[in-house]
Amino acid sequence: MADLDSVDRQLVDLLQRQGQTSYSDLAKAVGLAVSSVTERVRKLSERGVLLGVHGQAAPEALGLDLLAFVFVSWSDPAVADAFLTRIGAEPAVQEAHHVTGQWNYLLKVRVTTTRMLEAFLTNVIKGVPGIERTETLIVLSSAKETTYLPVVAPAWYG
Amino acid sequence: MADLDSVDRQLVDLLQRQGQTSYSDLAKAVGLAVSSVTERVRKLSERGVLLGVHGQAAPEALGLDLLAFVFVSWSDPAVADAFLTRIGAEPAVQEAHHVTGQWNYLLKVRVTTTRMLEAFLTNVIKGVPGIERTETLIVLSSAKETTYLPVVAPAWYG
DNA sequence: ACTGAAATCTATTACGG
DNA sequence: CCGTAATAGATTTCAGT
Repeated sequence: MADLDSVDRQLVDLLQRQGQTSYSDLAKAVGLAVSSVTERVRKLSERGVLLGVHGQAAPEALGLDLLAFVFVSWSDPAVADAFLTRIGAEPAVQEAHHVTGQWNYLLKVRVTTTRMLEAFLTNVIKGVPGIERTETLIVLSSAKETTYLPVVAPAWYG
Repeated sequence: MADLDSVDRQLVDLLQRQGQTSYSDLAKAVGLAVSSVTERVRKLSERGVLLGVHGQAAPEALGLDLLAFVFVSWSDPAVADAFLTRIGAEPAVQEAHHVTGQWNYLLKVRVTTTRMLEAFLTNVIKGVPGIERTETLIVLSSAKETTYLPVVAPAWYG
């Protein structure tokens, strides 16, 4: 964990919210000169605190109306490599997490329709030899979906 | 679903990967004039295809070393409102999805430690009257984690 | 580390074609 | 959709504090 002072945290906060905020706006917000802010942001990137800036697109605008979480399991440990290579190359898979519990992996998957979800499960997941079980949860609605990371501790955690 | 031609899709693709790509670079990439690209990007924002641009921060750099998925259930339908208001205000909760299956909601939660996760479950989740059950899956590692949305159909989906 | 100012580059707007 | 031009604003660099 990098140690970040309060100015650094403010910058990370602001840039997470508005990735294209100008250096002059950042400077005003944190009360430093533009050149100081430039160097801090550069160092935050260098240190790996800031990883990049990304445009956010609307899934529905791209026809991606179906979000699903897919649990996947196998028993042969050799399956892991092939599985990760396969899903790593698959843009429909946004996330793949190794999780505790009865399943090996949890995937976050975006597709257009249930028909495409079926094709994903058949052609991609079951296309990996050794995959034994899957369980799919369909997302009916997303009340919250953000990539923002808190930069300060919450009130409920002393 | 907005209908996007191939240039629009290219722009959405590029901006998702590199949110601060200059208009002149975008213009080179898609083979149009800068002024054309400017207007296309403006329209994509207007139409709600592009929703914004966000800096991406490294969770570990902010001390957020623990990622968890928390399933939550209640039986009284009146609980939903209070629950969503509470977790909407909570930066530790990155996502909240209404899902099919035996649970009402699936949360994606980022905290620093197991102690903080315990505080979250005790003070935030169980602090909402009517919440009956929770189940927490700890993420051991994330093989993939992206917000990129595919702009073209995959090979396995004809 | 932060400052301020100069030089360079980029975004934006508007126009005629 | 193109190309240009003009303005304003942003980025980068650097000598100085």
